[in-house]
Amino acid sequence: MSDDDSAVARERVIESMEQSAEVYGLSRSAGRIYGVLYFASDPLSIPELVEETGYAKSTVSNVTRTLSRIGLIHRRSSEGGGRRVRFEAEREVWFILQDVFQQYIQREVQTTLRTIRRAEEQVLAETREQERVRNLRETYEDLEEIVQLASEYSAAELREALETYER
Amino acid sequence: MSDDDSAVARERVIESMEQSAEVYGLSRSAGRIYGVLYFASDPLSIPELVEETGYAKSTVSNVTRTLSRIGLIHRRSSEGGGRRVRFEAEREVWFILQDVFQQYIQREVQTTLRTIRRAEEQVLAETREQERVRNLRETYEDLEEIVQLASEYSAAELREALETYER
DNA sequence: TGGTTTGTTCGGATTGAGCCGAACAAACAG
DNA sequence: CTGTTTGTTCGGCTCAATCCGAACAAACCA
Repeated sequence: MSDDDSAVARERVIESMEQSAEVYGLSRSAGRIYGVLYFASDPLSIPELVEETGYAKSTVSNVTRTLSRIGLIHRRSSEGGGRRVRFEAEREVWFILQDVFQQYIQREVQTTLRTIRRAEEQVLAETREQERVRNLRETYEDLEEIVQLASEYSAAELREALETYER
Repeated sequence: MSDDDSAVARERVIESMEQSAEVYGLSRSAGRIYGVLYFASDPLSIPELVEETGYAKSTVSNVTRTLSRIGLIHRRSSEGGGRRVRFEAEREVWFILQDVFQQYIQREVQTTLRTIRRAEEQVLAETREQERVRNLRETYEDLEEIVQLASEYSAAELREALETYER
């Protein structure tokens, strides 16, 4: 429970975020930068992030841009309208996961579904191919609906919906 | 609705699978090989897949191994116990997605949760850090439960569970 | 048996992602 | 105005993934 232990523990969590970042298709640096911001008491500027993470200024600049774009961190135009930019982590992790769901999964499912539907019209009727495409479509229609609904619920709601469901 | 249209439509769907493969962390070749097998009338051997996909024999060999390992395709030891191996696609797409869920997401969530819990014990009590870690843990506990339950349901069940839920 | 087909394994070429440092632009301080 | 701090952009380096071809091993065929 010392200060040191605390720092080590924090470091472990940040490493874990580096790991998770890869799963979400982000770089390890993105995971670390998010992690540092997640635990920071105040929003940090780019030089401060350079100091904390050891990454080059250019890397921090690029990564913060991507993270801002996808909503994992927020740009805080500093007080006084100065040039200095500060970044703050979005700490509602569920929001982030919802975003990933919407921007990533949902988009992927929808474009796939469009392709499948178009293909289903063009494929020869009464063939095995038609049946295969139809099966694909049906699963993806379920999937689209699931992803749509899941992205609207909070984590607690989603959990309850699944826990209380009686088959 | 000509034979040609049908072939084009099929090609489009396969291209879409190439795309999806990347999202699941697989190579484009894996997506194409799965796609070809998905539409094939019978299980295909490696030389046949080479013919259909244009990939080198070695590539097909390696990719089929990975796809078999993660359950997207199945090795059919050919009739007569000969050397010739044939592959068949797992066409229950939902099974595949469940597998991804279990092997990928669930595993990721669980290891992260372990790290977070350990960190929560080591972090200094009554600090901002502790609160942050606790929030993280609570979200991930919901997430673990959600993923666990979701992986047990069929697509239709999952859809119904969400559709019928009243907040 | 010798030749052919099938499948795996290896080294190497190519490509893209991630990160860095340097150059630049913009704001600020004195 | 001059020097400093901050942030972005650019080219280049490194490394890992992907894929290929060649060599090899194993089964089959005539």
